[in-house]
Amino acid sequence: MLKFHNTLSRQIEEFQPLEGNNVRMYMCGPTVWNFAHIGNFRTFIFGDILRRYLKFKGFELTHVFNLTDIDDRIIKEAAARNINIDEFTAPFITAFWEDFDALGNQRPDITPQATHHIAEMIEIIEKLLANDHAYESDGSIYYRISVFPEYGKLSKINFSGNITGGSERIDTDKYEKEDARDFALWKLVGEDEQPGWDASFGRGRPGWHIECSAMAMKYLGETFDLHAGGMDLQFPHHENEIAQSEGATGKQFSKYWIHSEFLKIDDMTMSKSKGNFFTFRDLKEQGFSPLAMRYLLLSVPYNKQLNFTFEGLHGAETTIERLRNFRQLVSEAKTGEGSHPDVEAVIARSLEHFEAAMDDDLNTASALAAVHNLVREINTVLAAGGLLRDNCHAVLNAIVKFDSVLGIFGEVESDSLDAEIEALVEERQEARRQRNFVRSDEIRDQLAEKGIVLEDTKDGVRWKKK
RNA sequence: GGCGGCGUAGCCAAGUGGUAAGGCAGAGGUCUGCAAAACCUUUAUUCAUCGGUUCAAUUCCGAUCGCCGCCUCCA
Repeated sequence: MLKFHNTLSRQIEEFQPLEGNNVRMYMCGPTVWNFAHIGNFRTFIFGDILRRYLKFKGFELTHVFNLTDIDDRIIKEAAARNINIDEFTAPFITAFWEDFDALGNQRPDITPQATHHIAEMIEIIEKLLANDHAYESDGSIYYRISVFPEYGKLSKINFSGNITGGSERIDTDKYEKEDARDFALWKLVGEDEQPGWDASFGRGRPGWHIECSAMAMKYLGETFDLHAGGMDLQFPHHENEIAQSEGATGKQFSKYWIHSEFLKIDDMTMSKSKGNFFTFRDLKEQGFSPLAMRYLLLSVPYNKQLNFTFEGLHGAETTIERLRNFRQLVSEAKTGEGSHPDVEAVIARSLEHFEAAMDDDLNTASALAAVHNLVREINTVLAAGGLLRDNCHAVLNAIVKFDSVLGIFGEVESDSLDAEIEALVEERQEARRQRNFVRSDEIRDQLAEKGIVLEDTKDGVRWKKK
């Protein structure tokens, strides 16, 4: 039974789709104003795990993942370069998907961009204006929080307790708002100013929050199952999405909300303002493999802060190597016919442990323990030469199952398993041959003194006594 | 000030009211024969501190200390 922590209720809840076996899920993607850093990717990998596990559980999934390709930073950077925002964001969008793919993520089903959905946003704003949930002030349109009493139900935020009491936001805002909490749906833009779009309520550009409401409802309907994103989006972004969407439709927006925790570096939040961030590209240039990064980022459950260290990344590198070797050893094993019930039991136990861990609010740390336990126990059987043919197949099938959720063994498709494994074995053997050459001349010299000569062959090293 | 989270071996980290998963690093070992590589074994009488509840607490309650986050653009 699959259970998630639902931010709305702050409780672990059994997951039950709204409609039969179909799951509709929305996740907030990146703002494409720069290369995404690994903190961003922690969240996106979490989204990928969520996606894969829902499929693992047999749900039919529609997964929407947006790209925010318009916001103040983008406009500013584009203006500074004297290009339009599409020209500015295009290379970052390309780069984002390259990184996303390299980290072993499956592409979501629909990946809308904000600037392609302006009409849908305008439509929602018109509805909000019509039913009094929004108002115009100095040409911009604001959301009227006072008519949405449920405001705050997601983040449980208490406005009276704010440090500033909101006064800072009023003072720094050049527009007149009825209430300090009210937020912009549509920002006034001058006639010849770019980017801007014409709407019945005036020329302007969308506020940040309206984008996600528009794209989510367009592709998933007014009510859908699951909305995911990073912790930091809980307030105000997600709170505002709820206000806009439910204010416009009068229906519940998303049934479940899931938020992933931050990645820290040296116990500090990784952020661009602190300058302590690494992009995927930074780490790749340092020689770390994407798979190791993926492993590290998913090895801590999504709802716990993860402290990034290079020691951890090196460890992850070693670990995924061990997993790869394991698969190779199993697929190469010279086996007798048949199946050993004890081994069957080991595999069954591991699969059971894995699924129970993932069912329990996607506890990837515990799920990985299930994988490692299988590896260790089967390795022991292998070392004793006792792995029978049917057991080999069962182990390989278990790996495919694990990997359909985790994606850390590398790409394997179950229907083309044999070919994949064959290719992989070939590749691994080649790598092993390369490594088996004795590199140290010093050792060769020492051995030569003892009358031993080493000879490199295509299978590794042979030795001869003179 | 309001709200929330965390503190488990050198490091990362799971977990439960009945006495501690897993990974990395370290140590030992196996593979005829140096080094690699691979594999195996091993590593916390103890879960920040102090009280309380209980037959029994790392797990529940309270206090203390330390760390982090949100409340402002941020995955």
